[in-house]
Amino acid sequence: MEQDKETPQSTPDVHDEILLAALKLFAEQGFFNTSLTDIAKAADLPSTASIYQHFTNKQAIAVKLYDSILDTLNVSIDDIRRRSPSASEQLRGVVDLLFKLTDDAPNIMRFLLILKLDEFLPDQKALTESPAFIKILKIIQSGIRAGEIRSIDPQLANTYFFGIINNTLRMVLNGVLDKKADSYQSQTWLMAWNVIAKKSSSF
Amino acid sequence: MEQDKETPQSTPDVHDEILLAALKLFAEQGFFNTSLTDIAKAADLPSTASIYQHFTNKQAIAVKLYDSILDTLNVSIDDIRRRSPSASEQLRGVVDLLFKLTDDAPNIMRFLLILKLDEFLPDQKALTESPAFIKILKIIQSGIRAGEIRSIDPQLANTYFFGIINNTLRMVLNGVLDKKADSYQSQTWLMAWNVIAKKSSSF
DNA sequence: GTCTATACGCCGATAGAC
DNA sequence: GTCTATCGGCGTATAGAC
Repeated sequence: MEQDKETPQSTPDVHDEILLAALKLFAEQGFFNTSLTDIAKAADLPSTASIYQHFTNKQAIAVKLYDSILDTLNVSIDDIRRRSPSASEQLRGVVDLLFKLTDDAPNIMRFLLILKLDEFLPDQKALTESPAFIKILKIIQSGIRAGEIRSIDPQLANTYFFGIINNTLRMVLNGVLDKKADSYQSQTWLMAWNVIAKKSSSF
Repeated sequence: MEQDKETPQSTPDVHDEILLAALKLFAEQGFFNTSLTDIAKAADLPSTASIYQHFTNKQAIAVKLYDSILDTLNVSIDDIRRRSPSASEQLRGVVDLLFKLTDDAPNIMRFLLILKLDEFLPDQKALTESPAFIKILKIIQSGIRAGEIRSIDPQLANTYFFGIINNTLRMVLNGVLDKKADSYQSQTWLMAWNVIAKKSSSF
């Protein structure tokens, strides 16, 4: 935490190389199938010892990844909420973001949607308790109050809506759906939104 | 395979005790957090050596679990297809089954829905390639041909429908939805069906 | 065929040379 | 502060007594 903050881009930042390599390997093979040796190799380090200059242990790498991803997500969601007035537009913004991430940074989405996080991060708060996810629930609640979304348990609306969205992205990530996420976006958004919208936007 | 088949209930079947203990532990803690020592303890065996009289290694336990579960599922689905004529009734039967399993055998559903199977069963065929899941896709295809289900990519209809169903069950299994699966069933069925049905069954 | 006792490898983690 | 070389432990798997 007290390392030099004044050379942000001069060093290619070994710290970040490790995180990037770990993200890739965790996403592709899982946490337990990835050894520190694998990470060191992928990050072009001579040995595992170098890793310990940046992280206290293997778990700490995963924790840092988890926190960074949730942080970024949280910031993006703040942004979306600021930009758009209605719940439908805000949800639409979130969906936009998730589909973009699936095409542009699939390993981040694999980390979020496919990995069983509590298996290797037992002390971390669950996804559903993170600020980002709480804010999404709040969007849904405000949509219900505003009459945009039907009056059902917000948690259930959330489950239905992201059941469709996330499952679609999962199928893209594992190749069962074989086109880019982008090509399914508009149709999937419509389906998911109509499930929770008060008046079906028809089609 | 050539062990005595004539005493099916006289022995409490150590084989099955091991499978049951392993299912529970895998579902609760994950495959990699479960040691053979854990399984031996949970199955009331004196040590890990006893396990090797029934399974060649730890993976083989998981493979056997996977196969049994998919086999049972496959048989149940054959049954459902035989009983009901229409795609909607058949899908309804499948949903019935999944909700019942979630309440009555949550560890089986955790195994199917929550565990990242390919992380510890890399040589097994994916869920989506199993007979049971292929049959579900066939139900959807026949529903499209019969005009019950809208004309979209069957794989996509499948993704949407079970996105809602499975995510609801996941939320029940992890406690985010705090009632029994049963209490969400009729509403969830309606939501999922309306997403793929040709004419909205209204409400 | 049942269990004790143990071997062995892998991997996370560190000591210590430079 | 960087890397080589190594430790220690856990967990899978087995040898061999009974």
